Amino acid sequence: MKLDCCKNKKARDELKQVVNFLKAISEENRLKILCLLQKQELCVCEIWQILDLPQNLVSHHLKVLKDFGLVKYRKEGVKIIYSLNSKNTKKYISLLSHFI
Amino acid sequence: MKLDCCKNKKARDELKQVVNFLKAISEENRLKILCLLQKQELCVCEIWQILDLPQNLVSHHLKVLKDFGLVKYRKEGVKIIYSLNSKNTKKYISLLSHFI
DNA sequence: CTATTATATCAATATAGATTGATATAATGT
DNA sequence: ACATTATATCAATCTATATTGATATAATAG
Repeated sequence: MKLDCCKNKKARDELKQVVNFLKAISEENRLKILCLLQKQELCVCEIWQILDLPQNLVSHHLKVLKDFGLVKYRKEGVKIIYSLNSKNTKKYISLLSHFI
Repeated sequence: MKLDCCKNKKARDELKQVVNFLKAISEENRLKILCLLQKQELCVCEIWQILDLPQNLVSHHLKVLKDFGLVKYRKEGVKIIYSLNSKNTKKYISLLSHFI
């Protein structure tokens, strides 16, 4: 299925969605986080220790990923365990492949 | 094949490549250009007229895509005809899918 | 209740990247 | 040679976003 990316409204909206998805993942630290979570779920303090980044920075990047539905999380005591929302990442990759 | 994105050097380099690819395509106008070129080759003046953008802006975005090997071009008189380099786009999409 | 650990949020700053305006280059037609 | 058309480049500005530092919240242990 090829999309008429410029003329029809539905395709234009989808293109914008894809752009936002791409903006969310086109950042080195965020892509690393997603890559880590692909293999295992992790709490925030594990992520920032592995990536050697400030805690608040990782927290911020996780928020971006979370707001976009690319990661899920659950509480476990004080810890927040993050995991990949692979259903959504697959959805966006598939949508992307219609455009390029 | 799953990549160890943070520890091994080859995977880290590939992740950076993927990030640069994503930065190149995560811009609305550039993604539109790629989408247009998916269907047909076009000269610059056709692209800026279709997208209703200033000529120099389109030229600039094409340069980004060109530098990254995502589009090819050939001369035809005064006109420069651009087309999609689908070999490379496929390569990067495939590489991306290893990371997320 | 207090201290500690884990996480999130906010404001300030720094940086990257998109857009604009002006100008340069190059091919073609008269 | 001159005018026109198509494209590219450059510097300036504007805008979005990453990063940092300080602080808030929330759970748990003592």
